[in-house]
Amino acid sequence: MNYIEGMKLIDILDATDIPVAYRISFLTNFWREPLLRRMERDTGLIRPELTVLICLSFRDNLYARDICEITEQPSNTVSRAVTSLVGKACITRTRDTVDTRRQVLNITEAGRAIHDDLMDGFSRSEARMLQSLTADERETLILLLDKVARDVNRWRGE
Amino acid sequence: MNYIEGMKLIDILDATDIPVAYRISFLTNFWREPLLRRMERDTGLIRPELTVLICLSFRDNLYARDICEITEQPSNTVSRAVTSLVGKACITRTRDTVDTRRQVLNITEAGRAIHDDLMDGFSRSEARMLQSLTADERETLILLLDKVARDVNRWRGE
DNA sequence: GCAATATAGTTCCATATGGAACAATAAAGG
DNA sequence: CCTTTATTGTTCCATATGGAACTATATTGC
Repeated sequence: MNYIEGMKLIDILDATDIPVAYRISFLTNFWREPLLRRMERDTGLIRPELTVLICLSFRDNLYARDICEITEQPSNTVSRAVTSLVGKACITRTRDTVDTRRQVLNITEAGRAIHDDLMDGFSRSEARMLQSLTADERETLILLLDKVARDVNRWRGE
Repeated sequence: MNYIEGMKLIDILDATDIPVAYRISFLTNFWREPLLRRMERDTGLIRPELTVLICLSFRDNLYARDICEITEQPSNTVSRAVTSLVGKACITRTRDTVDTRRQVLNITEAGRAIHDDLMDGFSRSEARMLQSLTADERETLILLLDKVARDVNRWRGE
C-alpha cells in the first residue's frame, strides 16, 4: 500500500554515524521501554520507585541522599519515589536519631518480594532477547559494555 | 563522611541478574540522557523532534503515519513534533493532493543543517565514550548489538 | 555561643509524553 | 450511490519527571 512499506528504524542501523549509540537507543526504545511500561501497568510501580527498590535490595540503611548519589537522580524524584514506596509498604522510613534531617530507608519483605519478582521477569525477558547469541558472544558483549560503563568517569559530563 | 561513600550504580553491575540490560540502561541513563538533555537545552529541540528529523534525513516525502510506523511512536507524539518542526522551519508539510488526509513531509536545508550538526556532536561524544575500546573491540560490540537488534521481531512484544 | 553556610528532604511549577476520544477524509460493501 | 468501516492526524487529559525555590536541621568559622 505504502511505497516505503519496507523502511523501519532498523534500516538506519547501517547508515548512522553513531553505530553504538544508535543500537543502544534502539534496544532501549524497543526493549526496555515496553518492559518498564508493562511493569508500570501491572504493578503500579514507576521507574524511580524501581530504582529505589534496586538500591535498597543491595544495601540496607540508605538515606535518600545516598540513593540520589548512587543513581544521580534529582532529589525530588527520589523523594517522591520513597514516599510512594513507604505508602505501598515496600520500604520503611525511620528518622535518624543523630541527624534528624535524615531518614533511614530499608526494604521490607513485601518490597523484596516485588523486587525479586520483577527481576525474575526482566531476567527471562533478557534471556529471550539474547537467544540469538552464543554463550561466548553474550560474555563478550557483557565484557565490552562493562569496559565502557566502568569508564564512566572519563567520558561523563562534557 | 558517609559510610557507604564508595557505593555507586557501578557496583551493581557485578551482581545483577540482567547483566546486558543493566549495562544498556546504565549507558542510556549516564550517556544518552544527559546528551539529549543538553540538546534540548541548547537547541530547543525535543526527542520526538529529533526522531522525526532523523527519519526525514534518511527519506523524503514521508507521511506522519510512516514515521509512526518506523519509530513505533504514538501518533500524537509525532503530530506534535511535526507541527513544532514546521514552526521552526526545519521541515515542510504540504497536503497530499490524492489523499487529503495525508500531509507530505520533507526536511528543509535548515533542518538538515541542524540534524547534521547534532549528529556530529553525538558522533564525537560516542567516540569519546568508546575510547577505551580498541578498533576491533568496537567492531565486535557493534556486531553483537546488531545481531540482537536485528532480531527484534522475535523478541519484541511478550 | 552565634552568625553564616551547607545539607536533607519536600513542594511548587513547567513541560514532555502516552492513552483515548475525536474530526475529517477515504475505502469497501452492498 | 449510500452506508459502514478504516485511516490520518489532532486535541484532550492524565501523569511522570526535572529544575528551582523552600523548610528544617546540622555544621563551620569566628
